[in-house]
Amino acid sequence: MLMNTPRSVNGKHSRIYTKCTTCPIRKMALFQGVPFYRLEWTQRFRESQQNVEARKQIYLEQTPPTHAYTLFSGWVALYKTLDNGKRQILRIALPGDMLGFQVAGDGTATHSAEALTQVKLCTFPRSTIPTMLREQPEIASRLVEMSSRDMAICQQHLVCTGKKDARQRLAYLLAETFHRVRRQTPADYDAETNSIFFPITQEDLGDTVGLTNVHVNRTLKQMENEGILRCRQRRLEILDEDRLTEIGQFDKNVLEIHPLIDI
Amino acid sequence: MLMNTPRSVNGKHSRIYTKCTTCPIRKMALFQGVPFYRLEWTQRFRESQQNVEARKQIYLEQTPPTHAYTLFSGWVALYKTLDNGKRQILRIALPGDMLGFQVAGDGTATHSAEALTQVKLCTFPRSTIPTMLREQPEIASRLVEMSSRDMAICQQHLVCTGKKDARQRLAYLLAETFHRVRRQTPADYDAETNSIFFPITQEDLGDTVGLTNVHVNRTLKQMENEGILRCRQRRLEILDEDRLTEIGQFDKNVLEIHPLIDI
DNA sequence: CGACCTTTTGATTGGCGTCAAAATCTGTGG
DNA sequence: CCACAGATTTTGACGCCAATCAAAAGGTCG
Repeated sequence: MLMNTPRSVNGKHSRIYTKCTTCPIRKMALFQGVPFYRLEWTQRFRESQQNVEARKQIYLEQTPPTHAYTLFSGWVALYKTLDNGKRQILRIALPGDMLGFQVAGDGTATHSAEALTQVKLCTFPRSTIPTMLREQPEIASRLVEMSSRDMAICQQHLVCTGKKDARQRLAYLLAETFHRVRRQTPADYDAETNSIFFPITQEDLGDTVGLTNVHVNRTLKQMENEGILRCRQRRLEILDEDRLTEIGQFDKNVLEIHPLIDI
Repeated sequence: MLMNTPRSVNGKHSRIYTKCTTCPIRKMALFQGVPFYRLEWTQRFRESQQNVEARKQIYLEQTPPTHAYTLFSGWVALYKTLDNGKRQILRIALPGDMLGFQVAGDGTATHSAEALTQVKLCTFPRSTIPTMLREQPEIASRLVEMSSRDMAICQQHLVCTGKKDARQRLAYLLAETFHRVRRQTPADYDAETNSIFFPITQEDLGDTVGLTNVHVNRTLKQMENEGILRCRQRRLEILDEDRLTEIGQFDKNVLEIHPLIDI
């Protein structure tokens, strides 16, 4: 179920972030951006809570996932690996997000999931999903709503990698992530310095927006020199949010969930 | 509702494909790849059927769509426009696909839709969606299933633009589109020559995979010279399907719908 | 302290974009 | 039915953004 396999791309990822995040239980109570009812329903079917260490795999593409998850605390990267060993991160899951729902036609996972930090997951068997949907129609609607939001994120990233240059892509990703963290895990946001907990390497950033770690570094440095942001030591500080939003053409509205039904 | 606005990027699109496709009514009866029940349920709420000429807009991003659609015949491009005037095609909708379900938090469309050919749409008011979901729980499940498939397509394209070179991206897109057409509109597939009706310009291909039309042309030419495919005059002929599949790392399994529930 | 990541910087290369123009195709109007 | 206008495809020359290769510097954990 829970893999201890290190990331298959290369063997450089064994670090554990021990002093990572605050107490996940307390953080649960702090979810302000994410309406609590969206998390609540998953718990009635949940099997157990599970801890995963940083840089461990939660599930792997090509294998049938037996469980689905709600992320309670920590960051998770959902990614696909290519033949040439490169990987593309599809989505960075934050607390409150769901994972493990999506499978291919043959029931295997379409992507892998790796814990970027120490992580707490709410686990429930995939076999209970049909029951949940049958017994609680609202659950289906919420599932549709949330997957619609995830779809919107995916599409925005497609636009980024397809049509934007390095600077714009990173600006977008940082603005988006900043916004999501501020909403979903306010404990990780410091209003004083307008900064967030940001436990992601520049290589991971590159794997998200389709750049190499080298070019990510150069581009970040440039924006730092321009006084737009500061990104070091697991913290992202936004000094000029308007500028960042403009460069990345970030629109927080597309991340909002529209009540009732989308596709 | 139905815009006659030409595509806003440039004014070069006014062509109408009069001799396009076969009779849409007959094609409906030929849907073999798309289980008929997936189309059937939409009809009980449908308002009317609607024809749209090639290169006309069906709905525009930033405006609230009043209707959702099922595509009966023809091809539709769903795309987003950037500030600099470039556009990214998010998805090429084929007969049997749904459009107009996805909206942002404020109820406006997150993307625009343009008819690539003459198109027939099944129209129904978005206001009926909640009713449909309430009265028929299976509809919600199917909606989830189909949007999951669309999500998978979007993710594959993200991987393409993020991590693959021009040759691989195009190989993937062509393999995917070929597969979808053969399944969903068998009337447009000619087993004799292993070719499909392919009413999309090289510029549109570029807007889909994140390349310029010039580079699309060069790359296609190269693959033609290698005897992998032939792409001209609104027809795509695959001469070496194995090779194309391998280059693009195309996996038809991810396009399959998994019954019950995905994300 | 020492091993291993991660970040940072430099030099070089190459894939793809840009600009431009010719060739070909397609639908329309005379 | 032909001719023209506009769109699309094709080809060439050139430039640049980002990849690649390489290595040093800085962080972090055992």
